[in-house]
Amino acid sequence: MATNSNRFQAIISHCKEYGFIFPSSEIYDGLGAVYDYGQWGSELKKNIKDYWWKSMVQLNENIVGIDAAIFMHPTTWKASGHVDNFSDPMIDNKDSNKRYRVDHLIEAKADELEKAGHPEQAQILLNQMDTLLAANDFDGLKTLIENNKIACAISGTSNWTDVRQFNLMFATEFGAVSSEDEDNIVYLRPETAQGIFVNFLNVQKTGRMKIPFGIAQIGKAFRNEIVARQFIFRMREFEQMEMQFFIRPGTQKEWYQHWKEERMKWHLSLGIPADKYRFHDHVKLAHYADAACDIEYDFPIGFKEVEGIHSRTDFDLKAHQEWSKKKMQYFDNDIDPNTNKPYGNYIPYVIETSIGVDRTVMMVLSEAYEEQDLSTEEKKDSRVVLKLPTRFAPIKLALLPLVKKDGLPEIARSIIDDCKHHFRCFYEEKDTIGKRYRRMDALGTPFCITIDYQTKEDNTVTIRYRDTMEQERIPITQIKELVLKSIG
RNA sequence: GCGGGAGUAGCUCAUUUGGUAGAGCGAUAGCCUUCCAAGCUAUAGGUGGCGAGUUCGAGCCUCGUCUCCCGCUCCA
Repeated sequence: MATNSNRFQAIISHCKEYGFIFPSSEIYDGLGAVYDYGQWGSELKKNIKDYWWKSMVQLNENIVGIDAAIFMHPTTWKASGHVDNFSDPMIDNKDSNKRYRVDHLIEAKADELEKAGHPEQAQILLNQMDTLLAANDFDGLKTLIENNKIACAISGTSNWTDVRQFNLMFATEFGAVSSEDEDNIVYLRPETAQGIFVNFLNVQKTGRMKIPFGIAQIGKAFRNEIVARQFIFRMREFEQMEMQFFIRPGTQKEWYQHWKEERMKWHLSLGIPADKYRFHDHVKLAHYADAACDIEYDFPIGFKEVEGIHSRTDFDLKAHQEWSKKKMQYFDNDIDPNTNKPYGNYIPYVIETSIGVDRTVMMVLSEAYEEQDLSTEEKKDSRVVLKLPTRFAPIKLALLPLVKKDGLPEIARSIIDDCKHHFRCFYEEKDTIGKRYRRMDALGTPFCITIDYQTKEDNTVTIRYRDTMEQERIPITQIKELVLKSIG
């Protein structure tokens, strides 16, 4: 068995080799941290999204789905905090390679000065910093750092790079006319959540939704990551499946716990063993959260976050209420047992579950990928098999006539005609039967049907199972049901 | 972004101290008709990641650049 690092490499190669995932614009040398899903990867990804949508939206009466636009009014991102929190000037120390926020670095120096008994100097420094920050004078900030001999805590040197601004949001111009006017700037959304918050009133009112209820969404988000790597784990363009669950203030602890458990159940329903998962509770919380945790999966590159569960309080709705001047209130008619009166108006609290689609694809692939040594004393043999759950497999059923004549292909085609409205089938008559089985293993096809001469006599075929490689003879009439049952 | 490693056919790799690029597998077409990859024949595929430089001559030496992988950080 390959080492973990090799295993990760092998999975990446396999994805490219078998039409799952390609680097974007590869003929032009690719585009950093952007990937395209190929013919089988897109099927796999779609199956995963469908399963999530079904378990979150279809099976929960009090959760509805929306599909918000990627472009949003620029003020959205001021309200959400993304403009302020994602655009701090940064500077790197060339010796330690540590990156600092410029304001943190200078504030630390000011603290130092104050403790050393020079509060006036500290105040002058901070004032200078504020002036320069307000003017976006990056050269001036660097000069300020150098003049005050601010050193890196790790290397102890003052060997700094230029000050640079990293805004994680992609900006583009809105409307056909190019202009310097900032009003024309829109961002590609850095998260899908805000599309739900700005539609809270629309959905709640038109859907006559009663708290507690959820709004779910699957969609693309974009972050101009400085460090974007590890295959599809951290991409600049990625897809999220998220649900915002609106609740009565004060109940967030129970609901947070509820969704932690529900989401873990979902993960276990994928057939992935519990010891491949763990919760990681956040100690340092984001600006919007009062509790947060990740569900981490044991990837070949180690335990990494797949899904985040956040108790977002009323941060987002309140912020939108302030910026938009629209009341983000809900009137709760339920009776509060303490007062015997309705709970009345309030801004709901929110529990968010947000899972990365691409990370889930990578998780499912990591779990499914297996290299097997099938060697016997007579000959060496091996196979690569993707043990995907049937519901995720891009192809559910392969039809393989043993020979491509004597009417066997026609029988295979007629079986496909019967099944193709229900699930994806694949026809193959080229090469020996063993070779065809192995190709299907590599794509994760759970069932292969072989049509032979006996089929013409008694309408039975050989079904061969991907995981066990076992074969048995079944009537043609049972094929469709067998596959549908496995999809579940 | 910084440090380390890598880049030759779709894949895995060769090419003696610089002398005009080769194999296996795979692919395609045909033959064979075989129930777990390797039976036969033919065909197609590379301006050696890209761009400069040194040289009579560069896959090989030098520089730059791009991409990927590993480590640091953050997140879905």
